[in-house]
Formats: sequence, C-alpha cells, structure tokens
Amino acid sequence: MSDDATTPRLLLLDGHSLAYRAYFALPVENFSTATGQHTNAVFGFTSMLINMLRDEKPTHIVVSFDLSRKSFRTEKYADYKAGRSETPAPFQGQVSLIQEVLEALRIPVVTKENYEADDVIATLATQARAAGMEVIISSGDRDAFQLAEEHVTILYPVRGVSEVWRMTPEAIEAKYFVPPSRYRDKAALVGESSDNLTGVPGVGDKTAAKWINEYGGLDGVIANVDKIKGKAGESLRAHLAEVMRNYELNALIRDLELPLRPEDVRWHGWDREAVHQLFDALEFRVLRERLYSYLEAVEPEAESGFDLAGQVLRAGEVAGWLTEHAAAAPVGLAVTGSFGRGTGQVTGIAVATGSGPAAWFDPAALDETDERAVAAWLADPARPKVIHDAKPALLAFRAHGWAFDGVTTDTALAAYLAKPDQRGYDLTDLALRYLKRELKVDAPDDGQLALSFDGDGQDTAAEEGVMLRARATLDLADVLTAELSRDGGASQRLLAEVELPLAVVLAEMESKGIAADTGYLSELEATFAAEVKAAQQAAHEVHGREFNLGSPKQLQEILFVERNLPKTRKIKSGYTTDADSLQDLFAKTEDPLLAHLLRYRDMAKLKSTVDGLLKSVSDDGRIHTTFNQTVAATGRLSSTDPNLQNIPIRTEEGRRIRRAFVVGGEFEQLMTADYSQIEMRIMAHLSKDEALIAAFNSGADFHAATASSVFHVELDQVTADQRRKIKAMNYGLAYGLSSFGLSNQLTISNDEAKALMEEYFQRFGGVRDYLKAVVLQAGKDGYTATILGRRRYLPDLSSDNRQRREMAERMALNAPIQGSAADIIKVAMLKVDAALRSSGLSSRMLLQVHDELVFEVAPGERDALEELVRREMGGAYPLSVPLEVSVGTGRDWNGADH
DNA sequence: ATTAAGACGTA
DNA sequence: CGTACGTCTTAATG
Repeated sequence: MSDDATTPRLLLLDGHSLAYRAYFALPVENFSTATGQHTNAVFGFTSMLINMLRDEKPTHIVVSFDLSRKSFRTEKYADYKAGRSETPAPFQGQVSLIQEVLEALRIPVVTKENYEADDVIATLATQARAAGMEVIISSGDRDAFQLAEEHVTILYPVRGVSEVWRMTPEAIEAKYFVPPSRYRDKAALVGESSDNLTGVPGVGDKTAAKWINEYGGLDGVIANVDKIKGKAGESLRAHLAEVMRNYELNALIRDLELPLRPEDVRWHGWDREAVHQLFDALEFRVLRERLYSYLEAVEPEAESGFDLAGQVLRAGEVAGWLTEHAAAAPVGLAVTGSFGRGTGQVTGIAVATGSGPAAWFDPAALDETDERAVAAWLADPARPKVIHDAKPALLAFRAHGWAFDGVTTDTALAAYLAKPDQRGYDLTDLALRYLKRELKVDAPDDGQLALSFDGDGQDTAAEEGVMLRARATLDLADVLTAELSRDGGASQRLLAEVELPLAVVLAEMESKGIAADTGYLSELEATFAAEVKAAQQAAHEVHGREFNLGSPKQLQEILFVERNLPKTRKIKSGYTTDADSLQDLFAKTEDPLLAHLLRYRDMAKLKSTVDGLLKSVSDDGRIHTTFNQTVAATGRLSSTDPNLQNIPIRTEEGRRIRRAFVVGGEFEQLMTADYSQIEMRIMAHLSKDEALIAAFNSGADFHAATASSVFHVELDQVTADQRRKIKAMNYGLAYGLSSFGLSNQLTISNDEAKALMEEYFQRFGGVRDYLKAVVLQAGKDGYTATILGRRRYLPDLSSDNRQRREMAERMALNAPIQGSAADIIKVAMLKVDAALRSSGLSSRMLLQVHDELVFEVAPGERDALEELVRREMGGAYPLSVPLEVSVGTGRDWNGADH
C-alpha cells in the first residue's frame, strides 16, 4: 500500500450481497459438513474476507447486513428488487453462520431497520472520510460505485470469490465513461436489472454517458430532453418517469443514525478459541490455515507499536495540555481517589489520547487557570471522554465542585452489557480478556508496552499506572463498542440511552441519600437486643445448658442428636436448620426450643439490620447507599453499603425498621410509587395470552380474577384460600416453579399441586407455550433477550448435567421477565428524572427497589409529583396491558407504603 | 486476614 | 426440586 501507514483504513462490507455472490460462485454440492449443513456461502464469504484483510490491511472493519427485503425503497416502489427469485433453500441459514464467523473474528455487524446495507455503508463511508480515514468498500451491488472518490475505493467481486476489481474513480470512469459522482445519473438512464429498475430501452452505458457529459448530468439531460435526436431520444422521452424514479431510488443515504461511528470499529483481532470451534464445526481446514497464517503474521504488529508517552503535569501545565491534546477526539480518563457513600475524593486524574501522549495531574495542585480549564473540559459535552466506571468519578468530581459530561462510553457498563454474568468488571481483567494486555507498568518488557515516561527522575510508578489505565480504557472502548455492535444496535442503544444516562441519575440518588432517624434506630436496636437476649435465655433454659444459637453446626448437634428430632432436608454439612424446616419441626413435635430458636433468629436478624443501618448513617444524618449497575445478570440494580433493597416489610416488627427512614428537614413527606405485578404484566405481554391480558384489562384484583378463571367461579365467589393458591402460582411462574415447589410452598400434596397447575394452564395456555418457547429459543440462540434487547448468555442450556441444564432453563425463562421489568423501571427512572428537571419541582428521587421508587416530596408538591410519577412510570414502555402504578405518601417509608 | 457455607431479608 | 440480589455469623482456612 502506498498510503501512509498511520492513516486508519476502514473496510466496509455489504454482508448479504457478498454472501450471495459467494453462494453462486461456489458449487453448493461441494460444500457441506458431516451434519448436512451447506457452507458454500460461508466459505466463499470468509475466503473473500481473508483476502481483503490480507490485501487491504484495514485497521477498522464493519459489516452491514440488510435486515429484510423490505426498506423505504420498497415502500416507494413496490417492485423494487422484485423479480429476484426466492432465496434458495441451501442459502438459508448460512447468513447466521457468517455472522458467527464475524463474531469469532470480533468484527462488528451493523444493521438499520428499513434501510439497506448500502445505505449504512454510505453513511459510514461519509463519516469515515470526514474523520480522515481511508475507506475500502466491498459490495456486490453496483450502486456502491457512486461512493467512489479519492480515498474511497470499491472492491467489486467478479468471477468466483478470489478476484475483485478495484473500482477507483479512475476505473469507474474508464469503464462507464462517467465519474462516480455521475454514476447514479448513468444508472438511472440505463436501469439496473438486479434492482428491477428498468431504464430507457436502447440506451446503454455509452449513450447514457454521452448525454450526461454533453448536458452536464441527468438534470441537464432532462432539461434538454427535446433536443435529443433519434430513436434513443424518442425512447428517453417515453420513459422519463422511470428514469426519475430510478434516480430517486438509487441514491444511497449518507446520513443515517447509527449505533456506532467509524472510529468505534477498530479491529483488535479475533477470538482464537471461538474461531477454532467454529471452523471445526464448519470443517474449514484449509481456510483456517490461511486465516491463521495471515492473522499470526499481523498479530504481533497489532499488539506492539503501542507507545504510551506519559507526562506528569505540574501546576500551570494542565490547561495548555488539555487544549492541545483533549479536544475533538475521544480520550481515556482514569481517576484515583476514595469513593463511596454518595461522595468521593479525587487524588489523581490521568488523560490518555488515542495515539499521542498521556498526562497525569493532581487535582489538588492546580493553579487558577488550570482549575478553570479542567472544570470546563470535564463539563463540556463536546469533549468526548471514555472512562471505566463513571459513577464514582462523577460523585468525586461533584464533591470537588466539577460537573462531568461528555462521557461517550463507560467500559464497565459496556462490558456488563456484553457479558452480564461475569463475576466482576475490573479494568485489569478486561484489558487481559479483550486487549490481551497485562495492565501493569512493570510488566516484563516483551514488546507489548513501550512506556517512556517523563518522570523528572522522580518515582512516578503510581502516576504511570493511572495513565496506563486511561489508555487501556480508551482501547477497550473500541473493542467493546465493536463487541456490542454485533447485535445490530440493541446493546449500543441500551448503553447510550439507558445505562450511561442512568449512571448519572443513580449518582444523584446516592449523593442525596435518605434521612434516617438515628435516635429511633438506637431505641430499636435496644429493643431488639433485649428480645434477642430473652429468646436466647429461654432457649438455654429449655435445653438445660448454654450453646451458641447462631451456630447452625451446634444447632444440628442439639436438634438432631441430643433432642433426637426428625431429620430435615439434607445439606452439605448435614441437615438444614432453616426457618421453614424449623416451622415444620415445630408443627410436628411442638418442641418449645424451636419456638425460642425461631424467635431468636428473627430478632437477631432485625438487630443486625438495625446495627448495620446505624453504622452507615453519614454526618449529614442520611444514609447513602451505593447502587451497583453491573452486578445482576438480569439487568437489575443492586444496592450495597448498606443494602436498602432488603429492608424488612413482611412482618410488623420488621416494618418498624422502615419507620427509621424518614423525610428530610426541608421536605414534607416521603412518597413511594411501585408497579403492581409488573412481572406478570410482562408475561401477559410477551405471551400474548388473551385470558391473562383480559384478566389485567378487567381492572379487577388480578389474583382474584385469575383464581376465578382457574376455579370456574364468579369473581365475588373466590375464597381467600383459592386466591392465595393462585397468587402463589402467579408469582412462581416467572421463576420456573415446579409442581413439587408449589406443593411445598402451599403445603398441599404433589398431586393437588399438579392438578392446580394443569387447571391453570388450561385457562392460560399461552403462558405455558411462551415459557416453553423462550427456553427453546434460548437453547438455539445461546442467550435470552429482554424487551430492550438486553442479553444473558446461558451456555449451560446444553449441559450434559441435568441439574445444571434445568437450572439454566429456569434462568432462561426468568431472565427475559425479570430483565424486562428492570429495563422498564430504568427507563421510568430516566423519564421521571427528566420530567422532574423540566417541571422545576424540587422533589427528588432517592431510592429504587426493583419495582418501586422512593421520593422525597418538597412542600406543596405532593399532587404534582404524584401526577408526574404516575405519568412517567405508567408510560415508560407500552405493553399490551396497562402498567399500573400505586402511590403512597407518609412521613416515613413505612407510612408511605401501601 | 480471608473464604465458604448457612441463613434470611427484599423484589 | 423457584429467579435475582447483599449481609451477617460462624467456622475453617491462610
């Protein structure tokens, strides 16, 4: 290549058209696996891809696929691309295999509803040119020729899968006698049979070019249509309408909204293991050799040549550095300090540029100019920043008085969306997994990292480490963006439109915290402590000696050996002493020790909850939990330090703890707003079960309504016991409840539970069909997806181990339901937050408890807030059943509950 | 000092 | 033999 080696080169592929070319280029009968899967198109496509990688050496790659045969063009012209024969059966299914190849090669795929791949390519090519990239497009569709220009080359496959024409502007002009900018004009006149666009009969490339060049384009030809002589002229005048139609339809759209930009698709190499497995399955032996010999050759190059020049900035140097290095292009940002409890303190900030230098500075050692520059830079939404775990940084910046905006990607959130089942999303681990780099400054010098720091002779290892993290974050963002883009945009949208903005909302909530009545908490603590002591004494007295009630091990000895009570359910260490089992034992034996024991457990648990809360009250008299956004595999949030999502509510004594969460000084009340039966509503929506949908739309008490159906009685004849049983079923369904589990929970026989479930599904068969279908589909895809496309991968669905497999099946049926509920309340939180801002209300959102939001109501805003919250939560996402919201207010959390 | 298991609170 | 979490306690490791 004659181009400057540092110019990024973007390879854009039209997936469908190349696959189709490959299919017809290679005899289908010669390419199939032992299992009968046809692979000629996969083979041909992959072969072309490898050739292009070898010959073009792109630094960035993306493939676009048509989503369907329908597009805005078929809407305008019903016969667009009509007349194409049905997709041949052996071609079916090969596209998804090609997508698997791309996935293994970590090449992102982008699609756009209602548009063709060529439009996506035209948009990306346009953006890439604006960014100064060299562009190579490969498409089997000649429409792409209109995109050729300086630095934009079209690779047009001809004859088989090994030869392409390099269609530069010069080549196009030589072949068609018009420049690429006039290619559309020519195509409109001549027609394009593959698109079923007829042109002017009798007019070919030469005549069309003659006219276009004579009259200065199609406009001129049309303006002078009466001057054109001869048969061809007559023909043109008779077919002007078609020409205009063609011209309108063959224009490629260059300004689509896409989930990624050309800069995001930097290619960082392939997933070796996945390629191995896939090529084994496809029986691509030779191709694997070719791929590997090419990839092995470029790999070292890709891994090295990474020179991070770092610099520790002193006071007075920061403003200038930022202006010079951190303007338009995204930079990586890494922050050190202490974080948590809704605040934080920054001790160091590192900024790394994509290919240039990195810098570190101490936020406490800035001069006035620097301080202003850093504040403006951090707050500027037009200065793109990439960071790993933005929320703590945001809180620490806020504590320093800095606003923070312009975060285009959070690599922790991106990694979570890509694989939500991971244990953690530590930057070091992600760098190793996705970048294959050890994130250590003093890593062995194996050419992976060339660090040349300007350290002034000082020991700047810590600062270098932070700079390296900033740089790794930036690189990781590229890889993860590509990773997330392989599903056609859903994950990217979740990141950009849900998780990223939600992090900001959560930061606000954590920063505010919720007021706690510490005096009352202390009283509670004393009360529970006394109860614990009393229960403990009573238990010791009954048994006749002292022992540790908190030790399940000692308890087992006492219950099952010394007191010779009946054995309970087996666990690893013997027999369980959990509350359910102890209840059963008590019912059977009436051993008074059990009652004291249960009482002890209850009180000890409550006491420890209160202890924990007391310890976590901040100086401002409020409790600031931390909401974790990357923990729950289903997409839910979790709450830690303290966990405010498991504050007792079921028992009266437990609810006493809720009274400790009170309204803050300047405010009037607490308000809770929760979704009623959101998971069942999602099941009704997803399953489309008409009876279930009707039960919701009836407006009656949902559990009673379903019970009335199941037991064939009028709504007002449903007994409390019938309602209780069906309520248990309703709740259990989304968890994969078995008849055994149901019988256990309701203390009825297994037969009775079976009959109950049978009768339930008799009435709500759509639900069973849906649940079965979800598991089946998940088995095929390898993952489940929520209404917003949030994925959860469940490899255990194909496990040989029955227990693991069945566990995965229950996860598969639960994940879309629980996850969709999580999606909905997240969207609701964003909407509520936005509405609160625009309404000018002073009330604020404090907590989220999965299907409930807790607010602090400013004086006089109760009604307005309720209206706002009902509107935004109720309208968060349209389902085929209403999203019902119930609202309550009170001076404390218990009083606000309903 | 860290880890695992058991128990139990919430949705 | 019901999903998703976090925390506390004990008891066993280092």
